[in-house]
Amino acid sequence: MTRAQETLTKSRGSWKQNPEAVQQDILRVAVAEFAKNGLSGARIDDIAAQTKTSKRMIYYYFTDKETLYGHALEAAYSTVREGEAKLDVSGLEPEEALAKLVRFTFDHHRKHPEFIRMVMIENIHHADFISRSGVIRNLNAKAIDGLAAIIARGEVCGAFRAGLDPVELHWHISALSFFNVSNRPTFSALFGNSLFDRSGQVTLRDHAVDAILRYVRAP
Amino acid sequence: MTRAQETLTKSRGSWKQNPEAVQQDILRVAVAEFAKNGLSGARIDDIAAQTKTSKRMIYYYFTDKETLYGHALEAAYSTVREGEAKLDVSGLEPEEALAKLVRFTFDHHRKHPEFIRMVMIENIHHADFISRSGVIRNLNAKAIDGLAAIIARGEVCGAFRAGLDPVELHWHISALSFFNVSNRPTFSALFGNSLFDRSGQVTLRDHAVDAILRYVRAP
DNA sequence: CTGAAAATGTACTGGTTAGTTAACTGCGTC
DNA sequence: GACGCAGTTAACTAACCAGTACATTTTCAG
Repeated sequence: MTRAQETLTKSRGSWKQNPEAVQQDILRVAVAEFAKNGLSGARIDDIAAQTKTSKRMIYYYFTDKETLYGHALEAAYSTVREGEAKLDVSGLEPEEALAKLVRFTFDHHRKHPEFIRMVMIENIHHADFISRSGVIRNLNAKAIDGLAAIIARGEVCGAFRAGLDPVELHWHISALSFFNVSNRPTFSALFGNSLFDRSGQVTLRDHAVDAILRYVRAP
Repeated sequence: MTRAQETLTKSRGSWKQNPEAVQQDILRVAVAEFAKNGLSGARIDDIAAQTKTSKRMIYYYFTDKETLYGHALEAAYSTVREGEAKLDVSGLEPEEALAKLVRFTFDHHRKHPEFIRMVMIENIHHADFISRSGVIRNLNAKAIDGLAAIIARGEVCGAFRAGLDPVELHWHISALSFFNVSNRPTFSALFGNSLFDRSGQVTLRDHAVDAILRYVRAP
Protein backbone atom coordinates (compact mmCIF):
# COMPACT_ATOMS: atom_id res chain seq x y z
CA MET A 1 0.00 0.00 0.00
CA THR A 2 2.27 2.78 -1.15
CA ARG A 3 -0.65 5.14 -1.73
CA ALA A 4 1.19 6.86 -4.54
CA GLN A 5 -2.08 8.45 -5.50
CA GLU A 6 -2.27 10.64 -2.40
CA THR A 7 1.41 11.46 -2.03
CA LEU A 8 2.14 12.33 -5.63
CA THR A 9 1.66 15.93 -6.65
CA LYS A 10 1.58 16.30 -10.37
CA SER A 11 2.48 19.13 -12.72
CA ARG A 12 -1.18 19.39 -13.60
CA GLY A 13 -1.88 20.97 -10.19
CA SER A 14 -3.07 19.45 -6.95
CA TRP A 15 -5.91 17.28 -8.10
CA LYS A 16 -7.55 14.73 -5.97
CA GLN A 17 -7.62 12.64 -9.11
CA ASN A 18 -4.28 11.44 -10.41
CA PRO A 19 -4.38 9.82 -13.84
CA GLU A 20 -0.67 9.10 -14.09
CA ALA A 21 -0.61 7.29 -10.76
CA VAL A 22 -3.70 5.31 -11.74
CA GLN A 23 -2.01 4.17 -14.95
CA GLN A 24 1.17 3.24 -13.11
CA ASP A 25 -0.89 1.31 -10.62
CA ILE A 26 -2.63 -0.60 -13.41
CA LEU A 27 0.67 -1.37 -15.13
CA ARG A 28 2.31 -2.58 -11.94
CA VAL A 29 -0.49 -5.06 -11.37
CA ALA A 30 -0.70 -5.99 -15.06
CA VAL A 31 2.99 -6.91 -15.26
CA ALA A 32 2.61 -9.21 -12.28
CA GLU A 33 -0.55 -10.80 -13.65
CA PHE A 34 0.70 -11.30 -17.21
CA ALA A 35 4.04 -12.62 -15.96
CA LYS A 36 2.20 -15.08 -13.77
CA ASN A 37 -0.47 -16.30 -16.18
CA GLY A 38 0.49 -15.33 -19.71
CA LEU A 39 -1.54 -13.32 -22.19
CA SER A 40 -4.49 -15.66 -22.49
CA GLY A 41 -4.23 -16.84 -18.89
CA ALA A 42 -4.37 -13.36 -17.37
CA ARG A 43 -7.80 -12.11 -16.32
CA ILE A 44 -8.72 -8.48 -16.65
CA ASP A 45 -11.11 -8.85 -13.73
CA ASP A 46 -8.28 -10.16 -11.56
CA ILE A 47 -6.04 -7.29 -12.56
CA ALA A 48 -8.82 -4.83 -11.79
CA ALA A 49 -9.41 -6.41 -8.39
CA GLN A 50 -5.77 -5.88 -7.38
CA THR A 51 -5.84 -2.29 -8.53
CA LYS A 52 -6.92 0.78 -6.60
CA THR A 53 -9.16 1.55 -9.57
CA SER A 54 -11.74 -0.35 -11.63
CA LYS A 55 -11.94 -2.50 -14.74
CA ARG A 56 -13.52 0.33 -16.66
CA MET A 57 -10.40 2.42 -16.09
CA ILE A 58 -8.19 -0.28 -17.58
CA TYR A 59 -10.17 -0.03 -20.81
CA TYR A 60 -10.29 3.74 -20.55
CA TYR A 61 -6.50 4.02 -20.55
CA PHE A 62 -5.41 0.89 -22.37
CA THR A 63 -8.16 0.14 -24.92
CA ASP A 64 -8.04 -3.65 -24.72
CA LYS A 65 -6.22 -6.63 -23.26
CA GLU A 66 -3.53 -6.84 -25.92
CA THR A 67 -2.68 -3.17 -25.75
CA LEU A 68 -2.42 -3.46 -21.99
CA TYR A 69 -0.11 -6.43 -22.43
CA GLY A 70 2.09 -4.40 -24.79
CA HIS A 71 2.40 -1.58 -22.28
CA ALA A 72 3.09 -4.04 -19.46
CA LEU A 73 5.89 -5.56 -21.54
CA GLU A 74 7.45 -2.17 -22.12
CA ALA A 75 7.16 -1.36 -18.44
CA ALA A 76 8.93 -4.59 -17.50
CA TYR A 77 11.75 -3.90 -19.96
CA SER A 78 12.18 -0.34 -18.75
CA THR A 79 12.46 -1.36 -15.12
CA VAL A 80 15.09 -3.98 -15.83
CA ARG A 81 17.17 -1.95 -18.24
CA GLU A 82 17.22 0.95 -15.78
CA GLY A 83 18.84 -1.37 -13.26
CA GLU A 84 21.44 -2.41 -15.81
CA ALA A 85 22.45 1.17 -16.48
CA LYS A 86 24.02 1.25 -13.03
CA LEU A 87 26.79 -1.11 -14.08
CA ASP A 88 30.11 0.54 -14.76
CA VAL A 89 33.07 -1.45 -16.04
CA SER A 90 35.19 1.37 -17.42
CA GLY A 91 38.63 1.50 -15.87
CA LEU A 92 38.82 -2.25 -15.43
CA GLU A 93 41.12 -4.54 -17.37
CA PRO A 94 39.14 -6.16 -20.25
CA GLU A 95 39.04 -9.57 -18.64
CA GLU A 96 37.92 -8.17 -15.32
CA ALA A 97 35.41 -5.95 -17.07
CA LEU A 98 33.88 -8.89 -18.91
CA ALA A 99 33.89 -11.03 -15.77
CA LYS A 100 32.06 -8.31 -13.90
CA LEU A 101 29.56 -7.87 -16.71
CA VAL A 102 28.76 -11.58 -16.86
CA ARG A 103 28.51 -11.89 -13.10
CA PHE A 104 26.21 -8.89 -12.99
CA THR A 105 24.03 -10.14 -15.86
CA PHE A 106 23.67 -13.55 -14.27
CA ASP A 107 22.63 -12.04 -10.93
CA HIS A 108 20.45 -9.41 -12.49
CA HIS A 109 18.41 -11.95 -14.42
CA ARG A 110 18.04 -13.97 -11.26
CA LYS A 111 16.71 -10.97 -9.38
CA HIS A 112 14.04 -10.27 -11.98
CA PRO A 113 12.12 -13.48 -12.62
CA GLU A 114 9.02 -11.47 -13.49
CA PHE A 115 10.87 -9.86 -16.36
CA ILE A 116 12.20 -13.23 -17.52
CA ARG A 117 8.69 -14.61 -17.52
CA MET A 118 7.44 -11.70 -19.60
CA VAL A 119 10.15 -12.41 -22.17
CA MET A 120 9.32 -16.13 -22.14
CA ILE A 121 5.69 -15.31 -22.79
CA GLU A 122 6.66 -12.89 -25.51
CA ASN A 123 8.72 -15.62 -27.17
CA ILE A 124 5.72 -17.93 -27.07
CA HIS A 125 3.92 -15.20 -28.99
CA HIS A 126 6.76 -14.97 -31.54
CA ALA A 127 7.80 -11.53 -30.25
CA ASP A 128 4.79 -9.95 -31.92
CA PHE A 129 4.61 -7.10 -29.44
CA ILE A 130 8.32 -6.43 -29.04
CA SER A 131 8.62 -6.14 -32.79
CA ARG A 132 6.09 -3.32 -32.76
CA SER A 133 7.79 -1.46 -29.94
CA GLY A 134 10.65 0.81 -31.00
CA VAL A 135 11.08 1.79 -27.36
CA ILE A 136 12.38 -1.64 -26.40
CA ARG A 137 14.73 -2.02 -29.35
CA ASN A 138 16.50 1.20 -28.43
CA LEU A 139 17.08 0.08 -24.87
CA ASN A 140 18.91 -3.02 -26.03
CA ALA A 141 21.28 -1.52 -28.56
CA LYS A 142 23.20 0.00 -25.65
CA ALA A 143 23.97 -3.41 -24.15
CA ILE A 144 25.74 -4.36 -27.36
CA ASP A 145 27.74 -1.13 -27.47
CA GLY A 146 29.10 -1.71 -23.99
CA LEU A 147 30.12 -5.23 -24.86
CA ALA A 148 31.72 -4.12 -28.14
CA ALA A 149 33.87 -1.65 -26.22
CA ILE A 150 35.15 -4.35 -23.88
CA ILE A 151 35.91 -6.67 -26.78
CA ALA A 152 37.79 -3.92 -28.62
CA ARG A 153 39.94 -3.17 -25.61
CA GLY A 154 40.60 -6.85 -25.02
CA GLU A 155 41.65 -7.43 -28.58
CA VAL A 156 44.01 -4.48 -28.62
CA CYS A 157 45.87 -5.53 -25.49
CA GLY A 158 45.99 -9.13 -26.62
CA ALA A 159 43.93 -10.56 -23.79
CA PHE A 160 41.12 -11.69 -26.11
CA ARG A 161 41.39 -13.53 -29.39
CA ALA A 162 40.49 -11.67 -32.58
CA GLY A 163 37.23 -11.88 -34.49
CA LEU A 164 34.77 -11.90 -31.59
CA ASP A 165 31.28 -10.73 -32.47
CA PRO A 166 29.61 -8.58 -29.79
CA VAL A 167 26.12 -9.77 -30.71
CA GLU A 168 27.17 -13.40 -30.56
CA LEU A 169 28.94 -12.91 -27.26
CA HIS A 170 25.83 -11.26 -25.89
CA TRP A 171 23.92 -14.32 -27.10
CA HIS A 172 26.22 -16.59 -25.08
CA ILE A 173 25.95 -14.51 -21.93
CA SER A 174 22.19 -14.19 -22.30
CA ALA A 175 21.74 -17.88 -22.96
CA LEU A 176 23.38 -18.90 -19.68
CA SER A 177 21.81 -16.12 -17.61
CA PHE A 178 18.35 -16.48 -19.08
CA PHE A 179 18.14 -20.26 -19.16
CA ASN A 180 19.20 -20.37 -15.52
CA VAL A 181 15.98 -18.62 -14.57
CA SER A 182 13.59 -19.60 -17.34
CA ASN A 183 14.22 -23.35 -17.20
CA ARG A 184 14.83 -23.74 -13.53
CA PRO A 185 11.46 -25.43 -12.90
CA THR A 186 11.82 -28.20 -15.47
CA PHE A 187 15.56 -28.59 -15.01
CA SER A 188 15.32 -29.00 -11.27
CA ALA A 189 12.30 -31.27 -11.61
CA LEU A 190 14.34 -33.55 -13.88
CA PHE A 191 17.83 -33.29 -12.43
CA GLY A 192 17.41 -32.17 -8.86
CA ASN A 193 17.76 -28.85 -7.14
CA SER A 194 21.49 -28.89 -6.43
CA LEU A 195 22.36 -26.26 -9.05
CA PHE A 196 19.69 -23.90 -7.75
CA ASP A 197 20.11 -23.67 -4.02
CA ARG A 198 22.13 -20.79 -2.64
CA SER A 199 25.59 -22.33 -2.91
CA GLY A 200 24.78 -24.09 -6.17
CA GLN A 201 23.87 -20.77 -7.78
CA VAL A 202 27.07 -19.10 -6.62
CA THR A 203 29.13 -21.91 -8.09
CA LEU A 204 27.10 -21.94 -11.27
CA ARG A 205 27.55 -18.20 -11.69
CA ASP A 206 31.31 -18.45 -11.20
CA HIS A 207 31.44 -21.27 -13.72
CA ALA A 208 29.35 -19.28 -16.20
CA VAL A 209 31.85 -16.43 -15.88
CA ASP A 210 34.65 -18.93 -16.31
CA ALA A 211 33.05 -20.44 -19.40
CA ILE A 212 32.69 -17.05 -21.07
CA LEU A 213 36.26 -16.03 -20.23
CA ARG A 214 37.67 -19.30 -21.57
CA TYR A 215 35.64 -18.71 -24.71
CA VAL A 216 37.14 -15.27 -25.42
CA ARG A 217 40.69 -15.61 -24.11
CA ALA A 218 43.60 -15.58 -26.51
CA PRO A 219 45.54 -18.88 -26.56
CA MET B 1 -4.36 -37.45 -44.26
CA THR B 2 -2.41 -40.51 -43.21
CA ARG B 3 -5.59 -42.41 -42.38
CA ALA B 4 -3.80 -44.37 -39.70
CA GLN B 5 -7.18 -45.51 -38.52
CA GLU B 6 -7.83 -47.62 -41.59
CA THR B 7 -4.31 -48.92 -42.23
CA LEU B 8 -3.47 -49.90 -38.67
CA THR B 9 -4.31 -53.43 -37.65
CA LYS B 10 -4.19 -53.82 -33.92
CA SER B 11 -3.49 -56.76 -31.64
CA ARG B 12 -7.10 -56.51 -30.53
CA GLY B 13 -8.24 -57.94 -33.87
CA SER B 14 -9.47 -56.27 -37.05
CA TRP B 15 -11.81 -53.64 -35.70
CA LYS B 16 -13.45 -50.96 -37.64
CA GLN B 17 -13.08 -48.88 -34.51
CA ASN B 18 -9.55 -48.25 -33.40
CA PRO B 19 -9.25 -46.69 -29.94
CA GLU B 20 -5.45 -46.61 -29.88
CA ALA B 21 -5.25 -44.80 -33.21
CA VAL B 22 -7.94 -42.35 -32.09
CA GLN B 23 -5.97 -41.55 -28.94
CA GLN B 24 -2.77 -41.10 -30.92
CA ASP B 25 -4.60 -38.85 -33.32
CA ILE B 26 -5.90 -36.72 -30.46
CA LEU B 27 -2.45 -36.50 -28.88
CA ARG B 28 -0.78 -35.51 -32.13
CA VAL B 29 -3.18 -32.62 -32.58
CA ALA B 30 -3.08 -31.72 -28.88
CA VAL B 31 0.71 -31.39 -28.84
CA ALA B 32 0.57 -29.02 -31.80
CA GLU B 33 -2.24 -26.98 -30.29
CA PHE B 34 -0.76 -26.71 -26.78
CA ALA B 35 2.68 -25.92 -28.19
CA LYS B 36 1.15 -23.17 -30.27
CA ASN B 37 -1.18 -21.58 -27.74
CA GLY B 38 -0.21 -22.73 -24.28
CA LEU B 39 -2.42 -24.41 -21.72
CA SER B 40 -4.95 -21.63 -21.27
CA GLY B 41 -4.69 -20.47 -24.88
CA ALA B 42 -5.44 -23.88 -26.39
CA ARG B 43 -9.07 -24.59 -27.28
CA ILE B 44 -10.53 -28.06 -26.91
CA ASP B 45 -12.96 -27.29 -29.72
CA ASP B 46 -10.05 -26.40 -32.01
CA ILE B 47 -8.25 -29.60 -31.13
CA ALA B 48 -11.40 -31.59 -31.79
CA ALA B 49 -11.89 -29.88 -35.16
CA GLN B 50 -8.43 -30.96 -36.33
CA THR B 51 -9.02 -34.51 -35.20
CA LYS B 52 -10.65 -37.36 -37.08
CA THR B 53 -12.84 -37.78 -34.01
CA SER B 54 -14.99 -35.52 -31.82
CA LYS B 55 -14.73 -33.43 -28.67
CA ARG B 56 -16.70 -36.07 -26.84
CA MET B 57 -13.91 -38.57 -27.46
CA ILE B 58 -11.27 -36.24 -26.06
CA TYR B 59 -13.12 -36.21 -22.75
CA TYR B 60 -13.85 -39.91 -23.01
CA TYR B 61 -10.15 -40.77 -23.17
CA PHE B 62 -8.50 -37.86 -21.38
CA THR B 63 -10.98 -36.72 -18.72
CA ASP B 64 -10.27 -32.99 -18.90
CA LYS B 65 -8.07 -30.32 -20.43
CA GLU B 66 -5.26 -30.52 -17.89
CA THR B 67 -5.01 -34.28 -18.11
CA LEU B 68 -4.86 -34.03 -21.88
CA TYR B 69 -2.10 -31.45 -21.53
CA GLY B 70 -0.14 -33.80 -19.28
CA HIS B 71 -0.39 -36.62 -21.80
CA ALA B 72 0.55 -34.29 -24.65
CA LEU B 73 3.63 -33.24 -22.70
CA GLU B 74 4.67 -36.85 -22.19
CA ALA B 75 4.09 -37.57 -25.86
CA ALA B 76 6.29 -34.64 -26.88
CA TYR B 77 9.07 -35.81 -24.55
CA SER B 78 8.88 -39.38 -25.78
CA THR B 79 9.15 -38.40 -29.43
CA VAL B 80 12.20 -36.25 -28.84
CA ARG B 81 14.03 -38.60 -26.51
CA GLU B 82 13.49 -41.44 -28.97
CA GLY B 83 15.35 -39.41 -31.57
CA GLU B 84 18.20 -38.82 -29.15
CA ALA B 85 18.65 -42.50 -28.51
CA LYS B 86 20.02 -42.82 -32.03
CA LEU B 87 23.18 -40.94 -31.10
CA ASP B 88 26.23 -43.12 -30.56
CA VAL B 89 29.52 -41.62 -29.43
CA SER B 90 31.22 -44.75 -28.14
CA GLY B 91 34.52 -45.42 -29.85
CA LEU B 92 35.31 -41.75 -30.30
CA GLU B 93 38.02 -39.86 -28.47
CA PRO B 94 36.46 -37.98 -25.51
CA GLU B 95 36.85 -34.56 -27.11
CA GLU B 96 35.36 -35.76 -30.38
CA ALA B 97 32.59 -37.55 -28.52
CA LEU B 98 31.65 -34.40 -26.62
CA ALA B 99 31.86 -32.29 -29.77
CA LYS B 100 29.54 -34.67 -31.55
CA LEU B 101 27.13 -34.72 -28.62
CA VAL B 102 26.94 -30.93 -28.44
CA ARG B 103 26.57 -30.56 -32.19
CA PHE B 104 23.82 -33.16 -32.17
CA THR B 105 22.00 -31.61 -29.23
CA PHE B 106 22.11 -28.18 -30.80
CA ASP B 107 20.70 -29.46 -34.08
CA HIS B 108 18.19 -31.72 -32.43
CA HIS B 109 16.66 -28.89 -30.40
CA ARG B 110 16.49 -26.83 -33.55
CA LYS B 111 14.60 -29.57 -35.36
CA HIS B 112 11.96 -29.84 -32.64
CA PRO B 113 10.63 -26.36 -31.91
CA GLU B 114 7.29 -27.85 -30.89
CA PHE B 115 8.99 -29.76 -28.10
CA ILE B 116 10.89 -26.66 -27.03
CA ARG B 117 7.65 -24.72 -26.86
CA MET B 118 6.05 -27.40 -24.71
CA VAL B 119 8.95 -27.15 -22.28
CA MET B 120 8.73 -23.34 -22.29
CA ILE B 121 5.05 -23.59 -21.45
CA GLU B 122 5.74 -26.14 -18.78
CA ASN B 123 8.28 -23.78 -17.23
CA ILE B 124 5.67 -21.02 -17.20
CA HIS B 125 3.57 -23.45 -15.18
CA HIS B 126 6.45 -24.14 -12.78
CA ALA B 127 6.86 -27.69 -14.11
CA ASP B 128 3.71 -28.77 -12.30
CA PHE B 129 2.98 -31.55 -14.76
CA ILE B 130 6.51 -32.81 -15.33
CA SER B 131 6.93 -33.16 -11.58
CA ARG B 132 3.96 -35.53 -11.50
CA SER B 133 5.24 -37.64 -14.39
CA GLY B 134 7.73 -40.32 -13.44
CA VAL B 135 7.85 -41.35 -17.10
CA ILE B 136 9.61 -38.18 -18.12
CA ARG B 137 12.13 -38.19 -15.29
CA ASN B 138 13.32 -41.64 -16.28
CA LEU B 139 13.91 -40.62 -19.86
CA ASN B 140 16.25 -37.86 -18.80
CA ALA B 141 18.47 -39.72 -16.38
CA LYS B 142 19.99 -41.52 -19.36
CA ALA B 143 21.23 -38.28 -20.91
CA ILE B 144 23.28 -37.62 -17.79
CA ASP B 145 24.73 -41.13 -17.76
CA GLY B 146 26.01 -40.76 -21.28
CA LEU B 147 27.62 -37.45 -20.48
CA ALA B 148 29.16 -38.81 -17.28
CA ALA B 149 30.80 -41.59 -19.29
CA ILE B 150 32.39 -39.12 -21.69
CA ILE B 151 33.65 -36.96 -18.82
CA ALA B 152 35.15 -39.98 -17.05
CA ARG B 153 37.01 -41.06 -20.17
CA GLY B 154 38.23 -37.51 -20.79
CA GLU B 155 39.52 -37.11 -17.28
CA VAL B 156 41.36 -40.40 -17.33
CA CYS B 157 43.21 -39.67 -20.55
CA GLY B 158 43.98 -36.12 -19.45
CA ALA B 159 42.04 -34.38 -22.20
CA PHE B 160 39.56 -32.84 -19.74
CA ARG B 161 40.27 -31.09 -16.48
CA ALA B 162 39.24 -32.76 -13.24
CA GLY B 163 36.13 -32.05 -11.22
CA LEU B 164 33.59 -31.63 -13.99
CA ASP B 165 29.99 -32.24 -12.95
CA PRO B 166 27.86 -34.07 -15.55
CA VAL B 167 24.65 -32.34 -14.50
CA GLU B 168 26.28 -28.94 -14.69
CA LEU B 169 27.81 -29.69 -18.06
CA HIS B 170 24.40 -30.82 -19.28
CA TRP B 171 23.07 -27.49 -18.00
CA HIS B 172 25.62 -25.60 -20.14
CA ILE B 173 24.86 -27.61 -23.26
CA SER B 174 21.12 -27.33 -22.72
CA ALA B 175 21.30 -23.61 -22.06
CA LEU B 176 22.93 -22.87 -25.40
CA SER B 177 20.85 -25.34 -27.39
CA PHE B 178 17.56 -24.45 -25.77
CA PHE B 179 17.96 -20.68 -25.69
CA ASN B 180 18.85 -20.74 -29.37
CA VAL B 181 15.35 -21.93 -30.18
CA SER B 182 13.28 -20.58 -27.30
CA ASN B 183 14.50 -16.99 -27.48
CA ARG B 184 14.99 -16.69 -31.18
CA PRO B 185 11.91 -14.48 -31.66
CA THR B 186 12.83 -11.81 -29.13
CA PHE B 187 16.55 -12.02 -29.75
CA SER B 188 16.23 -11.58 -33.47
CA ALA B 189 13.61 -8.84 -33.02
CA LEU B 190 16.09 -6.94 -30.86
CA PHE B 191 19.44 -7.74 -32.45
CA GLY B 192 18.66 -8.78 -36.00
CA ASN B 193 18.41 -12.10 -37.72
CA SER B 194 22.07 -12.65 -38.59
CA LEU B 195 22.62 -15.40 -36.01
CA PHE B 196 19.55 -17.27 -37.16
CA ASP B 197 19.75 -17.57 -40.90
CA ARG B 198 21.23 -20.73 -42.37
CA SER B 199 24.90 -19.77 -42.26
CA GLY B 200 24.51 -17.92 -38.97
CA GLN B 201 23.18 -21.04 -37.32
CA VAL B 202 26.01 -23.20 -38.63
CA THR B 203 28.55 -20.75 -37.26
CA LEU B 204 26.70 -20.43 -33.98
CA ARG B 205 26.56 -24.19 -33.57
CA ASP B 206 30.29 -24.54 -34.21
CA HIS B 207 30.98 -21.78 -31.72
CA ALA B 208 28.73 -23.42 -29.16
CA VAL B 209 30.72 -26.64 -29.58
CA ASP B 210 33.90 -24.62 -29.28
CA ALA B 211 32.69 -22.88 -26.12
CA ILE B 212 31.88 -26.19 -24.43
CA LEU B 213 35.20 -27.75 -25.42
CA ARG B 214 37.17 -24.77 -24.16
CA TYR B 215 35.22 -25.04 -20.93
CA VAL B 216 36.18 -28.67 -20.28
CA ARG B 217 39.69 -28.90 -21.74
CA ALA B 218 42.64 -29.40 -19.48
CA PRO B 219 45.06 -26.45 -19.53
C1' DC C 1 -28.39 -64.47 -31.26
C1' DT C 2 -28.14 -61.81 -27.30
C1' DG C 3 -26.61 -59.03 -23.65
C1' DA C 4 -23.15 -56.21 -21.79
C1' DA C 5 -19.52 -53.16 -22.34
C1' DA C 6 -16.83 -50.17 -25.01
C1' DA C 7 -16.97 -46.46 -28.20
C1' DT C 8 -19.16 -42.61 -30.49
C1' DG C 9 -22.54 -38.73 -32.08
C1' DT C 10 -25.60 -34.80 -31.08
C1' DA C 11 -27.05 -31.29 -28.67
C1' DC C 12 -26.85 -28.77 -24.76
C1' DT C 13 -25.55 -25.92 -20.34
C1' DG C 14 -23.74 -22.96 -17.06
C1' DG C 15 -20.05 -20.38 -15.60
C1' DT C 16 -16.65 -17.21 -17.16
C1' DT C 17 -14.78 -13.13 -19.22
C1' DA C 18 -13.53 -9.40 -22.61
C1' DG C 19 -15.56 -5.49 -23.54
C1' DT C 20 -19.67 -1.83 -23.24
C1' DT C 21 -23.44 1.39 -21.90
C1' DA C 22 -24.78 5.14 -19.77
C1' DA C 23 -25.03 7.91 -15.99
C1' DC C 24 -22.28 10.72 -12.82
C1' DT C 25 -18.49 13.60 -10.36
C1' DG C 26 -15.09 16.86 -9.76
C1' DC C 27 -12.70 20.65 -11.94
C1' DG C 28 -11.25 24.70 -14.61
C1' DT C 29 -12.95 28.30 -17.71
C1' DC C 30 -15.52 31.92 -19.60
C1' DG D 1 -23.14 29.61 -12.50
C1' DA D 2 -23.31 26.80 -16.25
C1' DC D 3 -20.70 24.58 -19.76
C1' DG D 4 -17.53 21.11 -21.18
C1' DC D 5 -14.28 17.70 -20.47
C1' DA D 6 -11.26 14.32 -18.11
C1' DG D 7 -11.87 10.82 -15.05
C1' DT D 8 -14.87 7.45 -12.59
C1' DT D 9 -18.64 4.17 -11.17
C1' DA D 10 -21.75 0.29 -11.39
C1' DA D 11 -24.42 -2.68 -13.91
C1' DC D 12 -24.88 -5.05 -18.10
C1' DT D 13 -24.18 -8.11 -22.43
C1' DA D 14 -22.81 -11.16 -25.79
C1' DA D 15 -19.64 -14.48 -26.89
C1' DC D 16 -16.98 -18.07 -25.67
C1' DC D 17 -15.76 -22.49 -23.98
C1' DA D 18 -14.90 -26.43 -20.72
C1' DG D 19 -17.44 -29.97 -19.64
C1' DT D 20 -22.04 -33.06 -19.75
C1' DA D 21 -26.54 -35.71 -20.64
C1' DC D 22 -28.29 -38.93 -23.17
C1' DA D 23 -29.15 -41.64 -27.00
C1' DT D 24 -27.00 -44.76 -30.27
C1' DT D 25 -23.85 -47.82 -32.56
C1' DT D 26 -20.06 -51.23 -32.61
C1' DT D 27 -17.77 -55.14 -30.91
C1' DC D 28 -17.24 -59.54 -28.92
C1' DA D 29 -17.96 -63.24 -25.45
C1' DG D 30 -20.92 -66.99 -24.44
